[in-house]
Amino acid sequence: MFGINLEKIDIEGSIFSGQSFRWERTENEHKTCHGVVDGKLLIIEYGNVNSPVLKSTSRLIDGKSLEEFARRYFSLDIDGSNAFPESFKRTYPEVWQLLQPYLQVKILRQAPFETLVTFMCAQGIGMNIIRRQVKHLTEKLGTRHRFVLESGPIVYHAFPTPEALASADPDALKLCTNNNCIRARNIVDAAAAVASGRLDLEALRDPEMPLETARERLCRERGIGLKIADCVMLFGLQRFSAFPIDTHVHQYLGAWFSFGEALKSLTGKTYLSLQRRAAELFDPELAGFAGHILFHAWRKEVKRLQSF
DNA sequence: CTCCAGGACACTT
DNA sequence: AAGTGTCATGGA
Repeated sequence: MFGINLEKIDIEGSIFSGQSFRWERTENEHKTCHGVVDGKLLIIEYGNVNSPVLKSTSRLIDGKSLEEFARRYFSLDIDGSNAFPESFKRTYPEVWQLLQPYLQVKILRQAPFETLVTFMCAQGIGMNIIRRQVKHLTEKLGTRHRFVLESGPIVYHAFPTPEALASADPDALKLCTNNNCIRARNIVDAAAAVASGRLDLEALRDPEMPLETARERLCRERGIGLKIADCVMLFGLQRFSAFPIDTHVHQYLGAWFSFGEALKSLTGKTYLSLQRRAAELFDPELAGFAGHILFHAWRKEVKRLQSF
C-alpha cells in the first residue's frame, strides 16, 4: 500500500470499458475502483479525497512497481492543460473557463485488443448497454480470477483473449452484443484477425507509422469505421493526437466552435473535414487528449448526462 | 409516444 | 455526392 495523489485524476472521466478497471460506488459515498490487469488485482479507494489509497494484491506488475505501473496506466505523465495553447484560451475564453474542472481527466493507456472490441460494442447505443455487453463478454469468455481481501473474496474476469473471442460461437456471442448479429460476427472476425497475426495491433503503436496509415489498417476490418479506429488509436495505442468524433464531439464542435460542417450529418467527408479543423485548435500532439476533456465537459455541463 | 444513445454499412435519389 | 434506412435496446 502506498499513497498516490488521486486528486490529480478525474477517475470518473476515463473509465469506459469498465473491465480493465471497474468503478463501483458503495453506500456512503465511498468510491472504489478495482479491476484485473495482467492477472493482478488493482484496487483504488478514495472515500476521502485527502487520503486516497492505491493497493494491489501484488507488489509487482510487469516487473514494474505498482506506482510505476499506475503512473503510466493513468497517464499521470501527461498534463491535459498542455493540450490547449494560448490562442485557444484567448479565442474561446468562456469554453476555457468551463473546462477548468475537467483538465484533470486522464486517458487510460488501455490494452489495444480490449479497446478494439469494447468500442466495436459501442455503435449507436447508450453507455449502459455498452457496459452490459462488455460485462457479458468478460464473464462468458474471460479468465476468472478470485481474490481474497479483508472484506471477503472477490471474483473478477479478465478481458477475453483474441483466441477466446475468435473461437466463440457468433450465435452465443449475440448475448454480448445486444442481440446484434452483424456486430457479433464482426467482433469474431476482428478477433480472428488479431489472433492469427493478420492484424498486428502492436505494430500500429510504432510512432514512425503515420496516424493515417494506422487508421487505414484498422478500417480494413468490417465494423471498424473512422471513429472506432480513432478511438482505438487514442485509448489503446497511446496515439494522443488521434481525435475521434462521435455524436457528442460532433455537437460541441458546432455549439462551441461554430463549425459549419457540424450542422450536417456525420458522413466520412464531414468527419475528416471537422477533424482537420479541430486539430488546428489544439496542440497537435495532444489533440485527442483535448477532445476527451471537451467530451466530458460537454456531456456533464451541457447535456447533463450522468456518464458513469 | 418519440427521440437519442461514444456508428457502420447498404441502399436510394 | 448526399441523404435515408437498418440494426437493437433502454432510458429520458
